[in-house]
Amino acid sequence: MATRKRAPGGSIKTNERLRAAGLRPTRQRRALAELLFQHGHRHVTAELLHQEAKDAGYSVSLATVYNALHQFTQAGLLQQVIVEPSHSYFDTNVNPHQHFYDEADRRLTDISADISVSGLPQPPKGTKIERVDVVVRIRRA
Amino acid sequence: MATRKRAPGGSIKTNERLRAAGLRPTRQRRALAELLFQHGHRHVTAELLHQEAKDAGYSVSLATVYNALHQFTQAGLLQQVIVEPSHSYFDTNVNPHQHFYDEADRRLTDISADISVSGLPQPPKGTKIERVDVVVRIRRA
DNA sequence: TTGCTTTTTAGAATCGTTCTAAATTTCTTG
DNA sequence: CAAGAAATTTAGAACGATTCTAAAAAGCAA
Repeated sequence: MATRKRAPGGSIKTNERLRAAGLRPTRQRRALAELLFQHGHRHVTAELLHQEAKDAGYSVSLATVYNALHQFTQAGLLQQVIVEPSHSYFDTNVNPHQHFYDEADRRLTDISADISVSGLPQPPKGTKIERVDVVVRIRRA
Repeated sequence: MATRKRAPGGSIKTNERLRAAGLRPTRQRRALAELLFQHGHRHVTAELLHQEAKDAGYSVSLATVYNALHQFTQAGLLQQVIVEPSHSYFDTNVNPHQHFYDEADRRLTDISADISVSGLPQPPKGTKIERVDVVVRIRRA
């Protein structure tokens, strides 16, 4: 066979995307990237992504899922969203935006509206603002 | 001895405050309340408060510190602030306000300025907004 | 291919937090 | 003040998410 076999679901675009981010396109990174970026914006936990990979027939260890999520985040492909002290969400939408969070069913949703935060004071001397996180906590009415 | 001995540092005000919150003023709750509320607004973790109690000569188990922090929170004496996936902060300032958070030294500071968030959309059908959390992440410039 | 480097992996370890069941304390009521 | 009931505290085990380890596997350049 002359051509290299491509992992199921693997696309050239995914490979390039990984390369562009400075990450070797390994089989498991490709699989995870496909799951993450193929279907619009998503919010995942490590556990969830790991399960999805399994269900899709990819074999990826949980440790690798954690590694990949952090590498993707550092590469700017993902953003971490902090809404619970107990575990982490990763968001494929890396543009500045805000979230609704429902504590009851642990669901995170992007807010599409244009929120503006005004009246921000100067940050403490010697520091600069890195990011402004806005989480709108909601509950069943 | 006719009068009941009061725990060191224990004040009548603390007793009443606990009673008003529907909590029995036990020795350990009194000790923790004194540490928390005696010196202006504070941000503590369970671990930190536990250590402080030890240092102050009170003997309070870590489990009790956790219990008390949650009870105080439910009673409206404290507010939980979520800025890290790894652990929880509790804030003695229960008025609506926002925070600076420095990830490098894990320091949380109240923002005293009057921040306003505008452009909030309707929450998803069947839900209502419970709280809007604003965390301004800062780092050494 | 060969060799060198990066990545993956299973499983152990860690960390903050919660749980458990027994001992202690508090708060009645007599 | 004593006795009993209920709430609280406690040490230590258990837990769940995450990180670490060190050995095996895969990727890549020549």
